[in-house]
Amino acid sequence: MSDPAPVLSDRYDPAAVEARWYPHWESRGYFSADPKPQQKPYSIVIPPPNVTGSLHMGHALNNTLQDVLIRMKRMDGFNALWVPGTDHAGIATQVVVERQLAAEGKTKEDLGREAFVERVWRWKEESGGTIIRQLKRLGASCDWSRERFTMDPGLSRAVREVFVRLYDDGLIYRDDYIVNWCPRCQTVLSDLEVEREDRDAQFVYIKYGPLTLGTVRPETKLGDTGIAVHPKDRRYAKYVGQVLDVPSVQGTAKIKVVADEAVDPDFGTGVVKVTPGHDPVDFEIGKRHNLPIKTVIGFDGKMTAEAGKYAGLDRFEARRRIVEDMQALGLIDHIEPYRHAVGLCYRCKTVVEPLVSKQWYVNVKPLAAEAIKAVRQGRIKIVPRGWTKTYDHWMENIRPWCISRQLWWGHRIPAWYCERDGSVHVSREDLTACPTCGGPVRQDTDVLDTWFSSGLWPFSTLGWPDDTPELKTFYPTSVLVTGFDILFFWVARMAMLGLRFMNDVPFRDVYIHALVRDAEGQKMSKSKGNVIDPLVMMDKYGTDAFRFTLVALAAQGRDVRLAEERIEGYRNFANKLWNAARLVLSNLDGYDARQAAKTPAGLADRWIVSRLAATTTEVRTSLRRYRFNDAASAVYQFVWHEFCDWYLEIAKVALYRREDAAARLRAQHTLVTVLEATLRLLHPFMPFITEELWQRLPRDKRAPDSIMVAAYPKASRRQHDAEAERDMTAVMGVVTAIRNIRGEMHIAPGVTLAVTVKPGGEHAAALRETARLVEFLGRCRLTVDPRAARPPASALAVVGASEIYVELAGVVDLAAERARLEKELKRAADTIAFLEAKLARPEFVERAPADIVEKERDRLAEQHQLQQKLEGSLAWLTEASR
RNA sequence: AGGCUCGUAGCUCAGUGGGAGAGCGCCUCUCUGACGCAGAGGAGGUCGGCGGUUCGAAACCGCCCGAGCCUACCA
Repeated sequence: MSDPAPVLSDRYDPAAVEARWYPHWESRGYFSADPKPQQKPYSIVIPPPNVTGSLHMGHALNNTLQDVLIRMKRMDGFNALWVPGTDHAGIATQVVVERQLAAEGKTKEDLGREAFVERVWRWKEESGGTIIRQLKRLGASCDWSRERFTMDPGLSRAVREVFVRLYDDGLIYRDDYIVNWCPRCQTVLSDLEVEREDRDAQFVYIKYGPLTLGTVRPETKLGDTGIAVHPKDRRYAKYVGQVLDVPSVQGTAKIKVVADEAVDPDFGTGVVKVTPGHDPVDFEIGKRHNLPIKTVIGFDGKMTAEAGKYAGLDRFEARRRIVEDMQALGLIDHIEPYRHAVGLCYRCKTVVEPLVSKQWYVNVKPLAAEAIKAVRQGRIKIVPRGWTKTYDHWMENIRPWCISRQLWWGHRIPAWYCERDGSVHVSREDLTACPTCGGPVRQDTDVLDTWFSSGLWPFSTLGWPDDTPELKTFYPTSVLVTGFDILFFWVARMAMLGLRFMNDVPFRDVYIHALVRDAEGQKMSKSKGNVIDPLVMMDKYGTDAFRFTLVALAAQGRDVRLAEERIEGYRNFANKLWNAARLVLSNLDGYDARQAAKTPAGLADRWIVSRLAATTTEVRTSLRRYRFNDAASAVYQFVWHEFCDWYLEIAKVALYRREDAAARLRAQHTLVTVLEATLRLLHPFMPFITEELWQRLPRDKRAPDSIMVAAYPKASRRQHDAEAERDMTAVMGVVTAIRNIRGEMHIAPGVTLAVTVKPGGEHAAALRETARLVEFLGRCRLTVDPRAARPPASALAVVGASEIYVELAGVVDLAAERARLEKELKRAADTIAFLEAKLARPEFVERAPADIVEKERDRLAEQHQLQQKLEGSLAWLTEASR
């Protein structure tokens, strides 16, 4: 065991504590889990962060929630495995290294492919540890001995295996198709990688021979190979099938008119130019009508030789020039301002150019069908439920997945082309010669979409394609915790590929959490300058406070709005816990656990034990339902407002009065046992401070070496004590009433009041037992007497059936008491009026459930009683002040 | 265009059919022997609007207003 600091300071200092415990846990091997058939497994795979990235708020939230779950389950006796790792993040990483090269005045082509890839690996080695260190800083209890990287040899083997099998099954194919091309990144993008943004543009109405049509992309006019109208559009029916002579900037072109359902007759003029080479819709129309493809914009975003005199011009410059030229020729009817969605590269925000090229695709339709079924049958449970709809909708409308990328960093596509006979060979092993003719081969130059490898993550990290004990034990994983932004990119792909290759779902639950935003609800981004750096927050307020904040704000279906004041609030909470423990620890002299256990438990002891049991149940239930914020607030409420506000204050009475040794022992015992269990309950949320304090508490010799491997609290029925809860509620009510009178009457806290309680029925015993407590907590001398008469010049409070008289003679003027009573009386009268009106309506009495009606009647009776007592008091006061 | 989510105390948010809640902030008091990163007390809300279902609606349904997100080939 590491040595805790010798003395507890009066403020919790997170830095020293955090530095101490993580290495301890790690060196003891508490994070690692091995397949053990006799123990129930619980497993999570981490959503792998970008290997060269650093921790942001999204990671912090995501990993805190996972750590809460895995720590709780580990303590609860499960064989808990959390597999960590990182993702090679194709484009993102390549772009970073390209930028580094640019700073040196070089390009990746200068280096050549091999040297460039080597350079990326070097950068990965250099910066790859950052995010891992940061996760450790956060307290993440991952099994680091199982850390994986998507380009590890084992995972790369899984990638090839999947590729080959899908290819053999005819689900991977190569096709000429129109794709999203980023002219800056020089690669194709999947549909998901294209972002939409509304932009202002010109809607140019061009004369096409006898027709006029509108377009936002006049530069693609040079690639037009058709004109389309709706088949039912009477206005243009006569042109369908004709070949029109269309005068244009490059002389007159012959263009065929076709009829196609894709045309909306109500939009613009109802006539559309068809450019199959540069528009996805036009591409489909072209296919249906056998229109030729004419490519006038190249992969570099510049006009091609096909564009004649515009060749070499940037596509946007060409647009301006062509409009000018057409205007000069009188070919433009008019121009309207227009706002429409433009496709942008998700990485560099360059306007995506639709282009026709040959790419690799996965036909995911049949895989999606299985993935839909798995959710529908409940084999995968999505939490919160609402996301199921989004998942279904996307899966049902899924399109072929373009998986080739024109990058150098990633898994190279395992396909070889024979230079002699042109045959294509997909292979698990690298090929050096054509398997059919023995001729020379060259490998496809493209790499795979990064999500192709991360889609295998839940089983590739556990050793697939080998049949490992890890897979047998930990697959399917128990839960996947992730943000909704990668539901399609990642979750959906894992579901499809897991079902295909493991014949089982990759995870039983998917918990989808929200995005972290700033206090104004804005998405955090560097350009807005509103990012809150998790590392700065951890330094400033402590990791535990930071984690607790994230958990407390993680309500289902809500964005997490993070304001620094919240973290500060939970920093105070950590400090509160620290000081509570300080109080307990500094009053343990003479404590003997075995002796103490024999002393009788008082009302307050039974009460706090009962409350702890209720809190334990609530935390467990909330975590099971992924209601993280409910779990956090239950434990917060208990620690601060029950344990600290009440029990600690009560315990002081016994602690400081040494003459009653048994009472003191009992208080010590309750303090130690309740605090100890509370620390365990809190540990998954606040791992560091709980360990530090737990280590200092006296405990059994057989107890484990660390709180993180101690048992998670379970509430037993024995601990639940309804009677104690009821009686303590009455006692606390009396104390609060006395304090309330003191506050409202502005009586100095130092003044000891004379108080008489006339207890109502069942509270008499409890109030007598706790009389000394009430005196201490209410700063008063207390008389409990069922036949008490009201003392002269006293204030009255009513708690349930009990009456409380606070003597005011010489302490306060009676007018203030009259004002206070009148306020109370009005409140009672309002409630009575409301309840009487409710009970007066026959519909309510007849149709509402009997117990509800009963409850309202009881309430009314209670209020009537209160009213009577208050009125009596007021009359008495008037009499007394004469 | 379609879909989804959200409008509750000054701020951030819990609360899915029976007495309007929490944290922070605010006001008053307290230099009490765990903690001023504290303690005690208090003020503050026609639950976005309108209509409907119901004995009963912050909650369920419809419409409207406002904020946001996702999906989409209206050139």
